[in-house]
Amino acid sequence: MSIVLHESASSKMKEILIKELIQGKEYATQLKFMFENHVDSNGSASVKELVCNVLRTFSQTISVMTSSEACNFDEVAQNHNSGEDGSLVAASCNDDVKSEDSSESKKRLLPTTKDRRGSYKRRKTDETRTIVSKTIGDNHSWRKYGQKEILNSQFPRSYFRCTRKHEQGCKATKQVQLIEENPEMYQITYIGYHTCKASLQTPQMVAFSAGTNWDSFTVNPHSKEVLVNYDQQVPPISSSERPIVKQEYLNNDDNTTPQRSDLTDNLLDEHNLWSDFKDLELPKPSTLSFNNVAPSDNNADNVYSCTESQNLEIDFGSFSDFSNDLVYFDESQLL
DNA sequence: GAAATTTGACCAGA
DNA sequence: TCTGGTCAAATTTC
Repeated sequence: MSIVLHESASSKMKEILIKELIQGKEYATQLKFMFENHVDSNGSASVKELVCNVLRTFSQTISVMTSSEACNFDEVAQNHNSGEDGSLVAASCNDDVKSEDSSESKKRLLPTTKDRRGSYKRRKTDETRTIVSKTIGDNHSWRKYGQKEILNSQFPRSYFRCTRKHEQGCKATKQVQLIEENPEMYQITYIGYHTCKASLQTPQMVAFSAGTNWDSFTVNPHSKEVLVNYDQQVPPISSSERPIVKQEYLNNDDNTTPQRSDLTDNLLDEHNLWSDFKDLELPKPSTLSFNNVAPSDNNADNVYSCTESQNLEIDFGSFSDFSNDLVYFDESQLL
């Protein structure tokens, strides 16, 4: 894995990163001391706080380093300067996927009269992550429930919910919209996490890390946006396919073959698993890793990172070895 | 006929 | 007041 800072990265930026790492080390040292001496947290930072600080420090530093393309170092530097606690970017230490309001279930109890239509609460606190992809397919089955013209946007936005929303109460939704600047790409925003049973299956994890060709994969730690660029093996979506999804992608429940036989789509599904990766509720931390299989010939753009890196790293453990190009994904821990 | 999609209506939040 | 997210009746597809 190559992690290369942009050439224009200022020495100030490096200094900030170093400070951040040093701070993380200090937090870890405090933790070690507390564990070794069985120190209670009264009067000082709690264990949880320290753990959060450590995780935040490392994940933010890693995020910045791995997003050399998407990240504006000057902006980061400014954020750092203006940050109250001196951290790179204010990161949530809440273990929250804040519980979604119960408006949906409430609505179900209400009489289904016309006046109740549109009665809902906006999702303000749900975890969201945005990817940019050439396809909208992923490993979940979605049902479209709406489409809207968006102000100042050339393309409408489509709304999807998990098909298991009603049978299993799954709250996952996603929004899909073509990008104006690049109408071959979809911006897909996932909101909430799959709680349905099928989402716990991870049959294609290995393929994700071992066989896919990636051109670049960057993450902007501020916008939580992941940019996925596929290599030339994936043909662009024809314009006739663009206007919104008209079929529901069936999940490969019961280990059956995915309904879509198109190899391209299958490849893309592997890519998009990434976005749903962290939907999985893992029983224990796992070693997360990625394989840069694309020939990294001339540049340092082959950078892999995570959606919401600060959370993902918490969920999946840490990278075992950043010095190697190959890092292995221990799938067994997920099953 | 069942399931999926479309589309206008409705409402909460900014 | 406007915009965006959701609902649900109508329509389309299988």
